[in-house]
Amino acid sequence: MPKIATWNVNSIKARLPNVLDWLKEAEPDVVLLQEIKCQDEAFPRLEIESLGYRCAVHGQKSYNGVAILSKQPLEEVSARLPGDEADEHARYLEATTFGIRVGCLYLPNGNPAPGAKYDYKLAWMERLAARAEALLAEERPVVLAGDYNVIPEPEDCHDPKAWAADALFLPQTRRAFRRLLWLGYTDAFRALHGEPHRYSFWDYQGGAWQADEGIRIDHLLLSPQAADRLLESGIDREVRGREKASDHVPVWCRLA
DNA sequence: ATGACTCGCAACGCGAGA
Repeated sequence: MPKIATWNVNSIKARLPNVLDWLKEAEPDVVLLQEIKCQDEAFPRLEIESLGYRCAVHGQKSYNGVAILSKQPLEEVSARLPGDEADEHARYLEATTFGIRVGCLYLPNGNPAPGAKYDYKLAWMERLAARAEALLAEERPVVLAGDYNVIPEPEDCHDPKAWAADALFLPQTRRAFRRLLWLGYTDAFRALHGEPHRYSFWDYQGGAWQADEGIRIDHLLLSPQAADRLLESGIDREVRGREKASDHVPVWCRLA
């Protein structure tokens, strides 16, 4: 019954004590990390391996960077999202573990919109949809999880009007996210939790955490073969209140 | 309200994040 989590840590170096504490408490079997913000050789492999995890790392200096941790071997490890050979951002990493194909993704923010950054976001989402569709054809359990930088619905934020013109909430962004759902993927958190205003990110600024003014932008999307096995899901909200917290918290699911 | 974030980098402020 593997527990699979995703967490944008906003620098693995700055977050290492928090990450190690949470790994010990939450005991996830598979962890997808985003924004590690370091090159492969700087990843704190030894500290994480000492807790029983294997690591696959696709790093980049200063920005982006993704990694997959697993208590079982990581096979068929593959970095980069197909569809644009010129894209140098380290935002995508896939591996097979626990018999599940997992994709760890850090979807571009896209602000300001409109503009080149928003165009990049939408193009990236097109590439992700193509990859997601190709994975469905394999008819095996797939978990595509990470920081999607998409607020799927108005109830996934505190004040929809404040987000109306933002790249995370524009109609085109939400349409591109819904396309993944229409392909046949299931939002693991939303499938089991109907309640509004459950967030995975709170800005560092303006007392957003204290006021609970957050957004839900970190998601685990499950292929039908994975969704059939969905037992529980959750958001480890309390992690946000800790010393030197990331602005994102872990989101997780457990599969039978 | 003389306030109001946190990273990495190589600054000795800036860009990026969301």
